[in-house]
Amino acid sequence: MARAGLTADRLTRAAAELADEIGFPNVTVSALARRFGVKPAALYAHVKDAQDLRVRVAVLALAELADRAATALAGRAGKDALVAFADAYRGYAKEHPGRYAAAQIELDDETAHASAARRHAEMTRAILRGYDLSEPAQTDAVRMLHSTFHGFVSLERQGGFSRTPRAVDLSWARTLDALDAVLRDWPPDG
Amino acid sequence: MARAGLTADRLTRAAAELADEIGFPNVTVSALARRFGVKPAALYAHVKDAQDLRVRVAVLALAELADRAATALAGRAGKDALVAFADAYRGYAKEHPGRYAAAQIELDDETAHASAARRHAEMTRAILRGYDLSEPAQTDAVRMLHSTFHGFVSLERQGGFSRTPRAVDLSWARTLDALDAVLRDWPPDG
DNA sequence: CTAGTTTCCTTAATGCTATTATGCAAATGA
DNA sequence: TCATTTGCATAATAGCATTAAGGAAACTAG
Repeated sequence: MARAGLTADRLTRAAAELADEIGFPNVTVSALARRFGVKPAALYAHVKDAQDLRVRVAVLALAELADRAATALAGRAGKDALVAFADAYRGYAKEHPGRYAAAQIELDDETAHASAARRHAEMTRAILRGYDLSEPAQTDAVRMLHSTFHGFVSLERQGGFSRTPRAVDLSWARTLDALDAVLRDWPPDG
Repeated sequence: MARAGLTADRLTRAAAELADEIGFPNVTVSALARRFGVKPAALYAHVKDAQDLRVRVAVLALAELADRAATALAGRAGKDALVAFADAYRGYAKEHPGRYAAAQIELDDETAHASAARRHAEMTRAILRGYDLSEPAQTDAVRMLHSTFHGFVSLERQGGFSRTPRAVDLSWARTLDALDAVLRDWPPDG
């Protein structure tokens, strides 16, 4: 048999593409093997098991998302930075729904530490530099921002907003306006 | 063989308990059958298939969540209502993580219409009556509220906040303060 | 209280998935 | 060119979802 030239990286990238096409939960060892024209057992020489494969896709997605966010953030501050970061986040989730879903799985501390998760936290804090918040308000604001972005994108992706005709893009813009306003006037319990 | 007395309702309730114990994705037809001491095939007389079972758990969870939110909301207005609703939402997710996860699956329009999803939308709008918002701002605000609640609860549940020592309860309180502030002064792009 | 009917669960079978052990063939390198 | 390493296939085990067919329990009628 001619060899398929499998590597962990190629499998991971193909799994990520597959996730965007058929959904992250449907990415199975068998489906990935079919895509390469090999038997499922062949994959086990390159990845430990199905969970290892999922984690690799998650780490890839986190890195890609961090890259995109970093580019969007470059040279911006204040509300510009907030909107650019948020749009990068939402844009990635829309273009790569399977990868985005992968990025949500729980990583053990070791993997998370080695992943781009830290870059995400640093970038979110970088946004807040334009708003002059000190701890612990900064941590609270980071959590709120992350919650709002993730919640909005998740609900949009699973059709949670589709029962109302109002354009989702407009609600997104108003939501970012709201976040900007509340960050400018933090603490918010006036 | 003595009969197990299976019904769709008993299966659904048991599946919900199982979801809270072992996680929603681990609720399988086989695991549920084991819990009742019957063979997996026995369940198919009461539920159509595994997906039907998942949807039933989702509908149950949505109804329970709506009940809890309605109770919390009774007799409150303004920020009191906002906080009570949000705490009910977060409390349910913490007490019933498996049910909460179930409530996030996509329902087809027919099922969603018959479910408590509408009650949720009505209650969120009821909260906003204390803030004097008219359309389309109201829809934008509903979407932002839902996004923030869901995002925060999801991230908290999967450990997304655990790498910072700041107590999550405090960040939650500040986030609700922020939402209250921005609702009082909507539109937020001043 | 017994016979017929319905209901519920079991058995049996198929097909998909994950995973491991074993073997062969291709690539590598001395 | 021969030996070694590496990569994929084959084969086997096991779990899950699902359907078809059979038997026993519960219900119903006379």
